[in-house]
Amino acid sequence: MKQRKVLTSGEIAKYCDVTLRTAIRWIERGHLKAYKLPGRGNNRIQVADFIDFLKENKMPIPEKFQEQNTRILIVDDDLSVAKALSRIIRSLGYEYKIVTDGFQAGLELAKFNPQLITLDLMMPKMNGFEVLSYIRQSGFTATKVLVLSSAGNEALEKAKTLGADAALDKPYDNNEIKEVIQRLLGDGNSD
Amino acid sequence: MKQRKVLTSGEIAKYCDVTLRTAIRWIERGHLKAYKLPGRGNNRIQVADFIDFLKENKMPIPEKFQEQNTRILIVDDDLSVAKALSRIIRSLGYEYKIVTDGFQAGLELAKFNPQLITLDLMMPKMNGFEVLSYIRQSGFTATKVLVLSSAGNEALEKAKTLGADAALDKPYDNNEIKEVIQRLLGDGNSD
DNA sequence: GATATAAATGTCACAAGTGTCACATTTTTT
DNA sequence: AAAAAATGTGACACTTGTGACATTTATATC
Repeated sequence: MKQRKVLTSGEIAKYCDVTLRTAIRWIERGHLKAYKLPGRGNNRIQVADFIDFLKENKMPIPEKFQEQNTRILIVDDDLSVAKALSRIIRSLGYEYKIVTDGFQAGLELAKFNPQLITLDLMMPKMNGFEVLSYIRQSGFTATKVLVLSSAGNEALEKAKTLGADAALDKPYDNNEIKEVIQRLLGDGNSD
Repeated sequence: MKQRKVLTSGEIAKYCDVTLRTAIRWIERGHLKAYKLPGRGNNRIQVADFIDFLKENKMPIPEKFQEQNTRILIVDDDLSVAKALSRIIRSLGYEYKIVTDGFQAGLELAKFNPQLITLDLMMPKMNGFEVLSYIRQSGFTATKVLVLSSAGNEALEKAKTLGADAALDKPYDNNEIKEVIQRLLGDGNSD
């Protein structure tokens, strides 16, 4: 399938179930960003701009433009713990990636662009709290963070104040973590 | 990547997400400057003319043709060392960013997308060798890596085998490092 | 709750730009 | 030198931009 990066005013009209005339008016009035072809000035809209427009107006986003699978990044220096968690995540049908150190975590946060990160607080070579703050400082505000730790309630509370969306004690209950993951990802959709 | 100076009408069509036929019509009508090959008159467009055309019509400019500052990422857990290095880099006119741990390094490698990374091998919470391998494994093949370390020649050699483009002893000579940086960045341009 | 007013959207027709197709020819690659 | 890929061209179908006007929707006012 040919995935184009640019849409015409007519396509916008169809996606929004509106007349061509109306789509053009949106562009004229600056609601929808577009540029004109040199010929007669036919409009072209970049997909990213279209999605911004849809979000701005809380309009439904057509499936074609829905972001891909839900992706979860598992950050844990203990590979066996990470793999156990990955089995749960796979059973929920989400895509995932495991990283075991800070560098990979940062790299994959940007490259893999997950909707959710599970973060172990107690790692020898990486400070979970710092990672948490960086994530929030770096503009990944939409990325949900689920903190997992055996460091006690105080640490979990601190994590929440630093921006964690949820925090669970280790060892965790499988059903409980499933619930939390689905809740966090669900919240992301309904905004 | 091969950076050509001249484009064909078909390439214009792809970049603008338009039919070949349309791109040719733009040329015919004088919107887009081009010249013809002697054969049957196949069109060739100079990149500069294409960019003028895009700007003229306020069309988005493909990333490939964006002029971006040269960016350097400084990875060193010792902020004072990093700042000293940043002064040198600034004097050379490059843009830079300083990170002091692995997580930030990974994040900025992907987000800042630097042409060059200066990497300290000896960091308490981060293994420079591992970072080096990850960079190469992660497909950042075009990113030059300059290793800085006081760990001795053996470590520097090891770094080179792991993919470092250059390695310098600490403390380094200011003029020497300037030379190396410019050499590494120069190589990248001349395809 | 009903009415008045303004703003947005739909409809229609026409002119002009763009897409599609087939084919000959040129460029590029092997 | 031969094969593969890309290009230019013409004819024709389809889409788009525009203006004018009818209709619907939202907001304010009584």
